[in-house]
Amino acid sequence: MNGAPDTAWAKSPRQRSPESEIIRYVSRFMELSEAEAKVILESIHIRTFKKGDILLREGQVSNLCYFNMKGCVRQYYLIDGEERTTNFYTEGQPISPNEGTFKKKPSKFYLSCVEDCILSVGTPEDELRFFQKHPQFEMVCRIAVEDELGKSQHDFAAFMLSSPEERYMNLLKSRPELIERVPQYQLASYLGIKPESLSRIRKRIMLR
Amino acid sequence: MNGAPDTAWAKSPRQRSPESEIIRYVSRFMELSEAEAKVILESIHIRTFKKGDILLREGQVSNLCYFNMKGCVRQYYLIDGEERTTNFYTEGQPISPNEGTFKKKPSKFYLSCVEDCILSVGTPEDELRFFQKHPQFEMVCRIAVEDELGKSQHDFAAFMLSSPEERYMNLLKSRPELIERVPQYQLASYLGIKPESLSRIRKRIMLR
DNA sequence: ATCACTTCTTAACCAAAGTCAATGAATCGG
DNA sequence: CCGATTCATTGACTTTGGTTAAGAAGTGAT
Repeated sequence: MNGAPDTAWAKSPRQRSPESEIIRYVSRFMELSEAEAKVILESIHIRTFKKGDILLREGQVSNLCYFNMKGCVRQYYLIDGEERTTNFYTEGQPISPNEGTFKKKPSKFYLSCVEDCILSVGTPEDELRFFQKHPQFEMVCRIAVEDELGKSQHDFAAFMLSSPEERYMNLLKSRPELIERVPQYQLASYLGIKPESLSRIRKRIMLR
Repeated sequence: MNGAPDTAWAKSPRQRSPESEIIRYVSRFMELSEAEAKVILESIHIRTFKKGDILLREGQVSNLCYFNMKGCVRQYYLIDGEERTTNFYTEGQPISPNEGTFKKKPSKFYLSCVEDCILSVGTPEDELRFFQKHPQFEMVCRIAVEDELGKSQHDFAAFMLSSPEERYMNLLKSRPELIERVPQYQLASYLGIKPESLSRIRKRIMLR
């Protein structure tokens, strides 16, 4: 990891600097001046986590917001003693521990680190202070959330509309690195099937 | 429909006045004064649609935003000539024709009215003007979108984590009126199954 | 190097949804 | 009121994933 800020946008996610991820993200929604980039990086709180660390447990009430700068965070539900994975958050993805209720409710799911992670962590107070000081970001944030909402709806539709085998093929296309980074039994549950079935699907595909 | 504004919050969705839906919605996120409620109702554009009207077609680029004040709108994809339903929007639900890309792209899905509808329709320009004139709503809107995002993620997880039969039971609990309002072959596709399978599931349930 | 543990694969059997086809039931237009 | 069309149900058969159980391959610790 070199010391100079990394602006080499062409690099793969694993090679980019953690800081550049958040700047890249905001830049998708607005022209960002050097000064503004600096403001953002000075405002965020960065924390590191170890593989296996749990960010959020079932039943816990949290109003934190995360942004993944490096590593991989898994979201899962514990149902009849079985972990059912519903999402993987990798570099450049925001993570919200809130499941839709405006009033904070106890979480129904877990968030845990699949790898060592570097995350930016924000409280509602951080957020409020930041928007009051830099009101131009309030709209950007709204638009970013709208974008996340659209993505979530897209992913939902893609899941509904495809078979487990198609879902595996789609994942292979859209996030090939994920398949390397994550154990297969977690992938299986993310695809909505059992590990045995994923094995069979992989075999079926190989034979063609 | 009586002339006076309807504030009877205990009424069922089908009985409430269309206007009250949007006020109810905003009130979930902030204390709303009489004056503010008036401002909102004066700012929105209301349009009526007939059963079968199509709000959005595949391939069409739209940047409109809808809010359902009365009726039922169905979202579906056309795959191999088959309509695959991914959502039903009823009274009190916002509808965004944008599938996650910040830059507007041609839609992959359709939006069509299952019933006669009364919708509020907003353009980005409407929105911008409204927020400039009434900046206190910018944050409310962001929070509302965050809430929608959470809901979408919740629904996604609920779908992933349950079998078709469980999904039908959940729907029966969470939106029983929908089952009356919508033809079964559309419900089936919304549950991710074929109409024949929904028939069998209903039969299975009856026999217990 | 060995043992324990986790992960992945394979196989046999079961349950549930898909497919195809036929028949009722309900709805709509004339 | 009738015929046409659409929608819902049922049955026979296929396909796919779940279940259970076993073993192989990889990983880590002592």
